[in-house]
Amino acid sequence: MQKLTAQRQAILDMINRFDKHWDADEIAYALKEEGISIGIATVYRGLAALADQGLIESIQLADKKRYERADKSHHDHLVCTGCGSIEEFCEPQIESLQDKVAEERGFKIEGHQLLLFGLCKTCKAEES
Amino acid sequence: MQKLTAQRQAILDMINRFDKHWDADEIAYALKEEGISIGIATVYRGLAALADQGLIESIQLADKKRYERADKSHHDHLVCTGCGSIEEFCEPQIESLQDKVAEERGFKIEGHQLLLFGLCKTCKAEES
DNA sequence: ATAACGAATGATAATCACTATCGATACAAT
DNA sequence: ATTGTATCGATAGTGATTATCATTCGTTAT
Repeated sequence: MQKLTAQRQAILDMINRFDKHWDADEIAYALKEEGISIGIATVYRGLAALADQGLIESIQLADKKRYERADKSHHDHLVCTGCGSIEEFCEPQIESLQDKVAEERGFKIEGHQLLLFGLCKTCKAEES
Repeated sequence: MQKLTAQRQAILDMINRFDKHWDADEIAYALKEEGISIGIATVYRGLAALADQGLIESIQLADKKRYERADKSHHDHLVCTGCGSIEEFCEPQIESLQDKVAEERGFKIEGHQLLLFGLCKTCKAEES
């Protein structure tokens, strides 16, 4: 049984306080800035436990896992290959098409991940 | 300028011969089985070069990159969390919805990846 | 209270996929 | 033949994540 310890509470608070996509190092650094020092292994375990309990959400990028608040409706992500920023979008029609595809094949969906890669508005404008 | 060397040709042949999703180690092992021994770094570089030239395609899973034939129409993937098998599907409507979302936000799409995780037909049946 | 048990912590070693380095080699153009 | 560019292969390095393990925390049973 998973416990919501002081360390995990601190991680959760940090993620809930800012609307961004955190990796483990960023969490550890941000906590240290506030005088809360947590071992990096504990940060990894804490993030996994919190995601397990549905208190935060995760997206798996190619190089690392990032975590965000869970108190939002489901959404997918636009990842800018220029500046690394991550935007969110919600498109229920895509979800229902996914369900349709899965059903046609007898596949039981447990989860999905849709990433759109490209240039965000700002980076697109900066292109010559 | 990229060259299609003997090593890269061997990798390409192997991928074209079987309809599956290969990782670098699998390629190296399969080639060794046929008496063709290639350094693992060369396999990684070869796969990257071939994908770069559009001769093969890649999908990025959480843990590793996998490569497949490129002589098929565009498709996305169903990844079975039970047996690790990978199915493919094609849903043009999802693609056009993605384009719509991107356009609405001034985002210039360079690529995308849609993974559906869950249980394939076989693994679903095996569940009690 | 306190003993006992399960879970978490934190420092650090280990793992794993992948990339960088570098001397050697292949091949094409001069 | 010489020069140049790209590749090769062995191996060291990288970076994110996980495993190990002795210690500590919290809770429950005595």
